[in-house]
Amino acid sequence: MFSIITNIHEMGPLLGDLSISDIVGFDVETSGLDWITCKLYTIQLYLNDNTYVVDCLKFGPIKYLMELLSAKKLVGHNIKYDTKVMLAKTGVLVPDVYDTMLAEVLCYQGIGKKFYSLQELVDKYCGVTLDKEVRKSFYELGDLTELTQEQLMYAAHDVQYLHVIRDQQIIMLESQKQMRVLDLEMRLVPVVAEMENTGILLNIERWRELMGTALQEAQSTSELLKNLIFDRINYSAYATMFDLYTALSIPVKTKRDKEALQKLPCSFNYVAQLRRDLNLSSPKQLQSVFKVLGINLESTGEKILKEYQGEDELIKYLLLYREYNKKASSFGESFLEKVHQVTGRIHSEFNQLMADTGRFSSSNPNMQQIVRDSDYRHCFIASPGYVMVTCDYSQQELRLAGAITGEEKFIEAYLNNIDMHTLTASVIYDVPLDEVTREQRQIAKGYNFAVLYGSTEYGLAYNFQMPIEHARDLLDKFYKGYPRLAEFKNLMEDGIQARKYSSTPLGRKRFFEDKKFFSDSWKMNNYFNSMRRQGFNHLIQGAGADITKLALVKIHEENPFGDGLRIIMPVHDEIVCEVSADIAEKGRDFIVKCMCDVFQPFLGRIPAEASSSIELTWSK
DNA sequence: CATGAAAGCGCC
DNA sequence: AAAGGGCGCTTTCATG
Repeated sequence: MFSIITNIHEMGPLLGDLSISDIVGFDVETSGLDWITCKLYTIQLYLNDNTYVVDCLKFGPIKYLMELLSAKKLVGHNIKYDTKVMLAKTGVLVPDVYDTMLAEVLCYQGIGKKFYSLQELVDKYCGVTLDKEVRKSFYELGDLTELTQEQLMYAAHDVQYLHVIRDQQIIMLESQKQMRVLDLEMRLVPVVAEMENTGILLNIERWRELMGTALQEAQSTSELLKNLIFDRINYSAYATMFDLYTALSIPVKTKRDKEALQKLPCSFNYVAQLRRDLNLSSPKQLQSVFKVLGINLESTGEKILKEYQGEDELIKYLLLYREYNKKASSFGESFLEKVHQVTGRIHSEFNQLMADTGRFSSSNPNMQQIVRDSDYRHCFIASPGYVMVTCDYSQQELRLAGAITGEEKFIEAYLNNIDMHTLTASVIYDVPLDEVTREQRQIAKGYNFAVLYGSTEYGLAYNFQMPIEHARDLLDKFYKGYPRLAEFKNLMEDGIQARKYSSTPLGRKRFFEDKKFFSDSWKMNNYFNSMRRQGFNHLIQGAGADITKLALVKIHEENPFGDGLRIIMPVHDEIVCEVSADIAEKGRDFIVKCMCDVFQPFLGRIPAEASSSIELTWSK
């Protein structure tokens, strides 16, 4: 049965169905994708085999309806969006949802797509082809004041298949032993919805200042660089200016320009135009510049440039230019455009399952890659009356590595407050703890991470600029010094290679393509080695993601402070919240306790630890 | 002119 | 042959 609801008196049948149904298919149609400014057209519900379309242009008590629905499990496709719309329009955050889009990603994490459309899933699970043409009419015709019968009928289609899709997905996820992960991800949806809706406040004036400085520094460094370059070119080595343009890989766009340049003899006198045309952001041109100056670079990446730093002072300024230019472009005007016109806040997107490891990704803007420079981070400020509470796990992944592998030396170190990087240094350099030098500790820190990432001796030699024999020797000592870790890592990787998936302690899976045929043996080796690296890394990184997500859910669900505590964002092993200033310490203690409480069960004897700060701004 | 890949680099 | 895991953003460059 299909019915349209335009006023409260038409709700009778719906109320009847609600009294006997716990699970409701749910979808909304709006005028656009911005959940804050969009107009809500319809709410579609599917329950007890009946479809209801609420015409929100006519129906008044939407908040009342949402309160009724808050007692149910709402099933939707990308339901984070619908959740945000309802939160923004009614203030009601539906607490219990199931998202068919996210669940599908979980089923095929690593080998599947990042997004599945509803059409795809309806086709796959129900064998039905959905027509999506009418949907466009909702947001392509501008501001609608009345909905046509066709539009209302269309809106009804989407919600009818959600139950079936969910049932099938649950069968799959049960067989994969991912039910705890499914539960976690679904409980996380309202948390993320609320977080995105909350957004974060930016100190725009200060940001503008930093922007200006970066722009200026980029400009002056660019001039300096060009001086250095064009003072040193041997102009007599080229017949015409065109030859020099070619040598520098500077594109000459038009035929006219080309002919003009070919007529000009090569000379410093004509350098003005050349200066303007040289693009320091072009790797291709830069590489040619160095070649002309007598330095052959494999690439112009930072790693290579640092290798050649001693050979030319140009490189020092180029690296500086890159730094300033990065700040000016990525953290300049474009960032300010992300400030929402209506709320005045930045509402980044946080995607729960974009990363194959289960980590969050962030975009529009990416809050997880803001420069770790206090000047910039201090631009993100707490709302009036609030303080910013920044909490991060101390060595989340290293602790997990110790606990998961059961490496006794890790455990002892954490129990006795011994710095892990110093310990590793003492292990690989075979010196007592109190004789470890700063350099040794620095290298050891790299080794600790390198092992989690599955680095080879080649990679280590390359990254630390040391002979391969040395790198191999240190790696040998690492594994000899941490025998349990070495043994367990190998064992886990064998299992991953055999099963073609890896699993975190919570049960989160990352699947790998099951290739059986290879054209040659190095391709086969590459495939297996890569799978072992990614798989072991998933085990650790994914476990870290599980824990941060568990903490977010716990903070949200057990929050005793109401609007006095708002989650702002996760940054992998860090959680940033706004807390009402009068309960700052209590709020901080609560957050830290939640974080440690969810971490400890995964750590055995290793203690969970999180550090925190209370400031008016984001800090680190 | 549009689109997508690659380079480079920011973060954990 | 490549040479440490996971991302997103900006710019350049090649292709259609």
